[in-house]
Amino acid sequence: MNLFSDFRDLVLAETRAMMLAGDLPDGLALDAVAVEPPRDASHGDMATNAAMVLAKPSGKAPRAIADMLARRIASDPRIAGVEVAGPGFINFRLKPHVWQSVVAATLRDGPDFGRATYGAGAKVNVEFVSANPTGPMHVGHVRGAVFGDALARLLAFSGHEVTREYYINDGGAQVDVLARSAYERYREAHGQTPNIAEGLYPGDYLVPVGQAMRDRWGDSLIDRSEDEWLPQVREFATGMMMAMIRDDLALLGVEMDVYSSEKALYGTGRIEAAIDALRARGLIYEGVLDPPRGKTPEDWEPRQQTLFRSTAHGDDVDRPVQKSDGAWTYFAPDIAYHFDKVQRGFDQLIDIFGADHGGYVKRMKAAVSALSEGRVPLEIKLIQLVRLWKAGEPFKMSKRAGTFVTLCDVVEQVGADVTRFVMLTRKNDAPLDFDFEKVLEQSKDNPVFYVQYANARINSVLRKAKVAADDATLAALDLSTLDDPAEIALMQKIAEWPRLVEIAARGGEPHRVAFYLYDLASDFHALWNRGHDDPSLRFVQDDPQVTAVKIALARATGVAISAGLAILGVAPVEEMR
RNA sequence: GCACCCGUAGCUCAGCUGGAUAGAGCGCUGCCCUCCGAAGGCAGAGGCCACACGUUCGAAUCGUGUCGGGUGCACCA
Repeated sequence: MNLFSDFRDLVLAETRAMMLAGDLPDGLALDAVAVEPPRDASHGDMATNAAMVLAKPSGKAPRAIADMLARRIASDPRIAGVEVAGPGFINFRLKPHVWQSVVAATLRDGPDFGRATYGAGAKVNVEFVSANPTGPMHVGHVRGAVFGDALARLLAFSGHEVTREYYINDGGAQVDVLARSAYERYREAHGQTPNIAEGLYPGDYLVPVGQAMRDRWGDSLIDRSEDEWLPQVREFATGMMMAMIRDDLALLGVEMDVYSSEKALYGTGRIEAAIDALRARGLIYEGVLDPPRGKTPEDWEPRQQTLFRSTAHGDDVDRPVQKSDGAWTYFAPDIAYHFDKVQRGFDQLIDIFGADHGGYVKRMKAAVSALSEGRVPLEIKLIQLVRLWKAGEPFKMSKRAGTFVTLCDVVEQVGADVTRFVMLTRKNDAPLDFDFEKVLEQSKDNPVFYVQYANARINSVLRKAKVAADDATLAALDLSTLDDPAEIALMQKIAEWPRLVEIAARGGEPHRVAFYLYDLASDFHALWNRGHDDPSLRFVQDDPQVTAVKIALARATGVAISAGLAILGVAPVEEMR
């Protein structure tokens, strides 16, 4: 249930009734009518802007519309009072039983509390991580992985059919470098001195790869020329890297539905087909690009290349799809890959990139726009950098100094749940500070702790209360004694959850869930502390009947917390230690 | 030089399709533990929402420009 949309329905119904009655002209557009919690709680429980947005199209004064609409709304049995304020806001207050019914509904819905259907089964593809298969995932990948996964959960929870997808960049020169690096480790496994030249990957994560190669091939690749071993070693090593990456993702609780390979596009004609599709639309031509203005590279020389007229779809300059020697650029298979996603029938594509790929956004959107003829929207979320800190000091990553932080290191040090929550406490386009010590701090400065602490208190109360009733039984109780302002405030916050899910999902903004949970925990802690001064507000009472009613509210809060944490992919804790 | 992101309290940041007196945490001041976990809570001080024009009944939110910070800018992926 979503109370705000319920009452918006009421406002719309009464507005239509006014049209029928001739109090308003027919056919007014009602899309802009909103019912929201007012900024200032003293204005009431809900507010609507209906009179103001209808004033102009109807040619009537906002206050006049508001007065009439307010009278109609006031007759609804759920409403305790209505007033018109300011330029034409209609504020209304709800009877306590409305909020109490939220508790019951929450308990009945359980983990599905707040689940929405507005996605209407739309097929959405979320592509994220897509780290090069040349080594273990490092901390820079973590935020994108967590964000993508949380976004996928959020979209699924709001009624979309979500596919999580990873694009493996196994087609470029970097996997040749990987193969050469692994080959040196293979020689090392045979007792030879590895020659890890400049430009090769020095990381010792390749040592086991060399050993596995020895187990696989014995010494049959020793002293062979590179073109004899490169293809098979490349495949072997990327396979092992991908296995490692899957393990890393699993540590974070991230599971992909589909892994797509760049290499698999080559030699199948699919890249050619994608480019041909663009050519058929007149978007491919042979030409020479101008040098970038203001900052011409030293070695600039004009080159004849095959170009994509991405400017026809919003890009700043046209982009090469073939190098001057005729080989594909990286962009070409990426076009083919996105073409493939379009052909698989997705209604919407979402790509999650690191902020350093910002320059790639327009051309990718142009390609999808051209290939789908504008039918399939591609949204690209750029993930800003994570700034690492340790005890208040900036923490610089350096491969040479051995302070290179892998995903595995992070999860080992602070745990997957804390990592996930903290990574989601900022919107994707703002940089994020991650302090290895602060995120483990047990204080309200630390949102993870603060939210988990609320859940732990709820569980503590449930243990102490010894109410043996399940949620369905609690939901059926007469909850009318839950009428203290602190209790109402908590119930109101719970009631906001379904609305928040929709807002967060529409904006692709999982961080809103993290902030909501913090606010919810705050209302719970406030009520808890009110119990110091007013024993009647404690959850555990002498009378088991009274206790059961209080417990219903505590449980409902727990349900909401769990639902929110589930979007973030974080497990609620039963007890703090 | 161009493109994208950002600029809100001393610090770190929220702010939903434009709405009423702009919010939270930290820090600062003062209160609350014989009481379900004080690992908390309550109250106070602290703002020309970078700046300037514009759109309108109404702008932190939309548009244009300026300033400041970050990122990326031909055959690398």
